[in-house]
Amino acid sequence: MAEPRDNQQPDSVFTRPPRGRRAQPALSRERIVAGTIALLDRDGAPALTMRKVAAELGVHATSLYWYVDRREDLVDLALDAVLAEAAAGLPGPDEPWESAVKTTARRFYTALTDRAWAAEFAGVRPLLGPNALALSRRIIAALADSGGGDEDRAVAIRALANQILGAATTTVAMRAGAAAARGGTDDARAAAVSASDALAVENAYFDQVIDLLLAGIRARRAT
Amino acid sequence: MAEPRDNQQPDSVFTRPPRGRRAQPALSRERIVAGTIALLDRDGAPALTMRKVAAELGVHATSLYWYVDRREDLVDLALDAVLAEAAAGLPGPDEPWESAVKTTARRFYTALTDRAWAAEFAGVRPLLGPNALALSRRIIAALADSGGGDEDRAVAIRALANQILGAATTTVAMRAGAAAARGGTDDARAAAVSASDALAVENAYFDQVIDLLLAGIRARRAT
DNA sequence: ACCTGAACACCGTTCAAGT
DNA sequence: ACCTGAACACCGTTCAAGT
Repeated sequence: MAEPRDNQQPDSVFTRPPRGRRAQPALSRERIVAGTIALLDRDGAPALTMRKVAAELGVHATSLYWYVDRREDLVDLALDAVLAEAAAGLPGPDEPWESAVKTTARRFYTALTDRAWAAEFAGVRPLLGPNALALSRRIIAALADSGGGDEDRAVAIRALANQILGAATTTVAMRAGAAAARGGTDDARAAAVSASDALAVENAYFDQVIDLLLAGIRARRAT
Repeated sequence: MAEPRDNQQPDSVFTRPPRGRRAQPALSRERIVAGTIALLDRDGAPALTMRKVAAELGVHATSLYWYVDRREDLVDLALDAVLAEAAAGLPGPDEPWESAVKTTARRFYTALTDRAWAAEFAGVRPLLGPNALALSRRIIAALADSGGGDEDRAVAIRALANQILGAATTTVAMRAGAAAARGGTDDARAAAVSASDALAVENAYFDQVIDLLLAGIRARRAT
C-alpha cells in the first residue's frame, strides 16, 4: 500500500514546473482506472472504496474527485475498460449472422465472468460504455440479417442481452457458492483441475443456451 | 422515524414479565422483515442499513443481531418474502407444460419488478429462499413434460432462469434511466398514463422473450 | 489546474453490560 | 433470553486551502 508521496525532489529546472502549470498531473483518468482494476483484481468488488483506490495510486481520496464525480463512475469506467478486449476482436461484417451472434455473445460473457467483480457490478450498473455499446451493436447488426420482422428482432435482441447478463451473474454466483461450500478443504492441484473442468462445463452451457435462443429465432422466422 | 421506545408503562401484573422470561420479545424475525420491506418500499435499496431498519422498529441497530447474522440476511429474507405471493398461486400439476412455464416465469418476473429494490438485490444475491425454490421447481417440473433429453432440459432450465433474472434487472435499470432522463419535467396525469403504457410494453416483451425460448425448446425437441 | 486536509454525516459489526 | 450502549474501524463526499 503506497503512501501519499512526499515530493522531496531537489529543486532544478528539470523538476520545476515550466510556468504556472504543473509539469505532469500525478493523476489521470487512465491511471485511476488502472489502479481501480488492479485493486479489484486483487481484493474483489467489496474493496472498491475511494480511499483504497487513492491509496493504490499514492494519493488522497479527495483527489479522485477532480477526475470523477462519484464512486459509481469508477465502477462504470472499470467495467467498460474490461470490455475493451472483447470489443477489440469482433467478427467482421461478412461473418454469417448466427456465428457472429455466438462469438460476440461468448466474448461478452467471457469478459464479464473472467473477473468476478465485473459480473457482480454488471448486475447493478447498466452497461452504457463505448465498448459495451460496440458489443451490443455487433449483435444487433448480426440480427439484421436474421430475417423476421422488426418486432421479432427487437425481442431477439432483448432475449440475447438478458441471457448474457443473466448467465454471467448466475455463473459467478455459483462459483462463489461452490467456493464457499468447499471451504479450505482441498489441495491446490485437485482444485486447479476441477476449476478448469468447471469452466469448460460453464462455457458449454452458455453456448448451448445461446443455441437454444438461435433455434427459437430460426423457428419464429420460419412461421 | 420512531425513537427507541422508553418503556414507561405503569408497574402491574399485566405489564410485568411473568417470571424470569420476558412476556413478549419486542422483536422477531417477522417484524424485522416487515420493517425492512416497509423501509425498502418507501426509500429504496440504498436506504437499507441496519440503523434505519432498527429505527423503523423503534429499536437499536445492534438488537437486530440477535435475529440475523448480517445485513445480507435482511436482503435475503426481504427478497424471499416478496416472492411469497408469486409462489402462492402457482399453476397446478395438470396445467400444460408450456403455459405452466409461461405463467410461472411471469409471476417470478413480476414479483421482482413490482418493487425496484427486489430486482436490484436479485442481481446481487443468489435467490435461495424457499419461495424462490418453489418457483424454480415449478418450472423444472413443467420442463419434465417438455420432451427432449436430460441435457436439453438442464439447458432450458438455465436459459429460463437467466432470462427471468436478466429481464428483471434490465427492466428496472431502464425504468430508472427513463425516470432520470425525464427529470422533473412532466405532469402527474401524463406520467401515470405513460407508466401504465410502459408497463404493458415491458410485459409484452417479457412474454415474447419467453415465447422465443419455448420456440427454441420445441424446435430442439423436434430434431 | 490540481492536490491536500479537515470535517461531516454516515456505515456494519463486536462485545460487555444490563434486566 | 433479549436488548442497550459504547466503541472500533471504516465509509462517500464537500469544501476551503494550498501551490
